[in-house]
Amino acid sequence: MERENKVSMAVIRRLPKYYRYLGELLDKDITRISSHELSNITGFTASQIRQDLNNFGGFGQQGYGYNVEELHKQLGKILGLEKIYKAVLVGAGNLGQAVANYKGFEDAGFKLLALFDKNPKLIGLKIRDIEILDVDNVEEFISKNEVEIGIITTPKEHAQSVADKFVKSNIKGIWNFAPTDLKVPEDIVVENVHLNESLFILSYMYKEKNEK
Amino acid sequence: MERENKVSMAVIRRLPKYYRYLGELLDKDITRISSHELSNITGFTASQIRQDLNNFGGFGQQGYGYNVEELHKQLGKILGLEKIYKAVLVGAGNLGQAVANYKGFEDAGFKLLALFDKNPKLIGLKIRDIEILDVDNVEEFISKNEVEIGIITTPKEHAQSVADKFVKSNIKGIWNFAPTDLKVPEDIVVENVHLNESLFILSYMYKEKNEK
DNA sequence: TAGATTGTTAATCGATTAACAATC
DNA sequence: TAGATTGTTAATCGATTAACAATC
Repeated sequence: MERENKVSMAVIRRLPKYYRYLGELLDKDITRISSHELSNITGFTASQIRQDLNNFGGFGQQGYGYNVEELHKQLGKILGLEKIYKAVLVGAGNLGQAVANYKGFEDAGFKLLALFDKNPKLIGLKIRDIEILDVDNVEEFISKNEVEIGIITTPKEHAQSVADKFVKSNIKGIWNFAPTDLKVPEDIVVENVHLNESLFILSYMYKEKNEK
Repeated sequence: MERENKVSMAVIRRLPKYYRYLGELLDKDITRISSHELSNITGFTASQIRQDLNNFGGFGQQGYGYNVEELHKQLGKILGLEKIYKAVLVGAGNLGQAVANYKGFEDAGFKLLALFDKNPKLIGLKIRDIEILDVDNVEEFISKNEVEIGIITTPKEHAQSVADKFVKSNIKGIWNFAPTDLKVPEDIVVENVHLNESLFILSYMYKEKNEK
């Protein structure tokens, strides 16, 4: 019930970039940074950076700037990176296996418990010690293990039915790689990775720059 | 030199979605559609759809709506999907192989000519009949074959140096999967697929919905 | 203290939505 | 013709940028 005034999605989508650059500064043992310096690094304006950060609190200090370590930590908290999310993946083909091998899961606090597929040739195999199970058992597995996040790397024909299973078994967040817009209840969050759209946009931009 | 007034990126990023839904309508043998019906399907407002399309010309007809086949074709043209782009990929690990297997290349008119890696265990293997070659030869290959698009699926440490090689050998578009912002001359277009940022955003949204 | 830089309000810019005349 | 729906202008909304007082 304690709704705060909502932060716009435009701001949210910049946070991971701030977090990433601050991590890099941290690695270089840089301890403080001004919004102006951050502007040079990230390409966002200093004004925008200050506005963005102030949606979440005053992390800086007048005359000094921002403490890199502190700001990095705070952004990690805001992004929810300290919490461990239990996840499963459905669709253990090429893309699914690549995603399962993805090293970035740890950084975001995601723990992949199992993969699922319907192909008998895949069932029983392991990717990084994570077993591929029969998709018929996915709902049971999710409920039993209190899985919170579902990843969809199936062909688009099966994506919606997988999403439906996720919703039924009480998953609250979906990372969707299938080139379709899932229909889910509004309390479920969906983050799409639409490779086809990304490629179309590259095609457009290429043409725009080179054929005018 | 014939610069038109530039269409905003916000519009461009909606085009692939229009294109996709129109393709689905086409499959269902639906021949005409109004901006209002398209609004129901896509979730964008009818007004926005008409505004978006009118950046590129008047494809509709008063009192009738839009011809699905015609609009689909026009959007394909706008997105540059009819042109064949020659592409290479550097970084033939898990992600690289998954991307090489990606079926969406054909739809966007991309032809993947070769993969490159520095790992001797990978060099010589084939993915979908496409050979993995030694990355030392990538510049020569690009020049010789007049490759236009480069795909980066290396770890982030190597991404910039691969991009530099691409630029040197005259590639004009880069599809970048490495979690870093590439520095390239401004006539080169870069489209990023930043999985880490996507995952962070999912984490944020999940937390926002479930821990308030 | 003087200089630097934030936090925040105000101004501007751009994108979305509404409205409606044109017209099929 | 009457009804429907576009193309387009005008109004609104939201996001970005500028400015500056507060303050470390």
